Amino acid sequence: MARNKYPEVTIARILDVAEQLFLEKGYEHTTIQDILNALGDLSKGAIYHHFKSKEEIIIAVVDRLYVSTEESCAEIQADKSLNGLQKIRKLFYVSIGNANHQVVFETMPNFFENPKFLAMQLEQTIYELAHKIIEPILCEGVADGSIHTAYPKELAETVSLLANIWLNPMVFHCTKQEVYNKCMFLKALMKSLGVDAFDDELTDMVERLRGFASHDA
Amino acid sequence: MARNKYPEVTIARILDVAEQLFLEKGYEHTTIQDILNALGDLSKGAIYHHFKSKEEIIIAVVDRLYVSTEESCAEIQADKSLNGLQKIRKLFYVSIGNANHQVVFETMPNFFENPKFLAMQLEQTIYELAHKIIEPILCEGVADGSIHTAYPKELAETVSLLANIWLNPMVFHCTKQEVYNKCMFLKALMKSLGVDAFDDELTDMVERLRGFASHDA
DNA sequence: ACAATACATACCGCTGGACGGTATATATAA
DNA sequence: TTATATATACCGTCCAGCGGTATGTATTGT
Repeated sequence: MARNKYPEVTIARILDVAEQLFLEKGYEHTTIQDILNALGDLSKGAIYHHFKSKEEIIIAVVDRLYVSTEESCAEIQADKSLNGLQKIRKLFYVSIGNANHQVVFETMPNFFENPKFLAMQLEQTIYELAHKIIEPILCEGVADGSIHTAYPKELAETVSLLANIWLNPMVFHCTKQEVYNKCMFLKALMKSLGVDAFDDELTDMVERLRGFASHDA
Repeated sequence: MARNKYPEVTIARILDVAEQLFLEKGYEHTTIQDILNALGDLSKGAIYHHFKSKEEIIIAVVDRLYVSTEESCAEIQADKSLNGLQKIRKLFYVSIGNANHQVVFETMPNFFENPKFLAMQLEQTIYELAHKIIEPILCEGVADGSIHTAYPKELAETVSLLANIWLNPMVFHCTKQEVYNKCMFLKALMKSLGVDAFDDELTDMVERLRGFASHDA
């Protein structure tokens, strides 16, 4: 094989394979050769034609992983029929829903053995999610009266950190019961900080994930 | 030079040099050769006699970094003259105090370029600090009536995460004003979650770090 | 036609780590 | 005390494998 008419396909294949290997073995313990072997029919030159470095590959992988999330976030943010609080609710709804039928999360034994991924996730959480998505929504909620806080920035960072890292089973493994407890704690925390995000619908969903149906205290 | 009578000295030298280099250039970008050069008079074999791998060096470095912290934590935990809430206060006092005359923190440009360190810090925060130190203290506080929460475990993890990672200038660079805002937010958060940790003394200290003196709302 | 692209191949400097050897310290016994 | 045995603290060297590069070649678009 020499030249391909559709290089995007090749790029996508490289990213697919790299993603799987990075998640399986960790970024540090995955070699370029591993990627080549898994691809089967490509050469080193091919990879280094499309990516300047190994680091650039993981950046592309992570970017791709977050594209769908960012899109749905942007969609919610732009929805003019919702006030600030309702947007936060919807974000939680999507987020908690996703978290539990995560496909990847079975393949990865421990995120702490993949420090690069963890660091990038943490960075994204604060500088992309918190500052660019959550904080504006919180400010909107303060303006429209649906949310009450004197610290929108700090609250945005805290909520993002808790929801995206602490509650993330890929980072901190936990049982259904533990996830449930975390959610209930988060519900109380949010409410006491002026964001009544967990309405009945969202609470019901959390209960259902736990395996129960009703919503008692 | 052949055999040294006091190998602890050699080990300490290796860890000193490694710590500085890891913090300066990051774990991944520090080579064994860098460590050897900085030491000047040791060989690769010497290092691999004391440590099985490069990874084992950083583990030892981090362990050593946390020894003093753990000791002071254990001391506070064992102090029978304090109730649960008072112990939490004291921990905050020490923690926030330390955070600001951190020597290392100037040398390190960005913790995100040192993913290994970051991951280890995060792991320590949850599994050592939160579970082994904070949670027992919170439970103690609940028992003696000085703290009110239905979720000691989740609260412990959250507080530890916020204080040790989010508030840590080595992880998230911020101005004095931003640190101040974070502290004030944390004060409100803790209080609304049943832990009135920031008394006047602690609040004063935070104000002082900001460069102010009085304690107004 | 020919320039640009998409690869393949061969190679490089360096890395973490393995290994065999040696000098010194320490415990034991004579 | 001294002799012996063994454990420890290092040194010097070597190597497979790593990320990355330079260059060659086939295919495509214009």
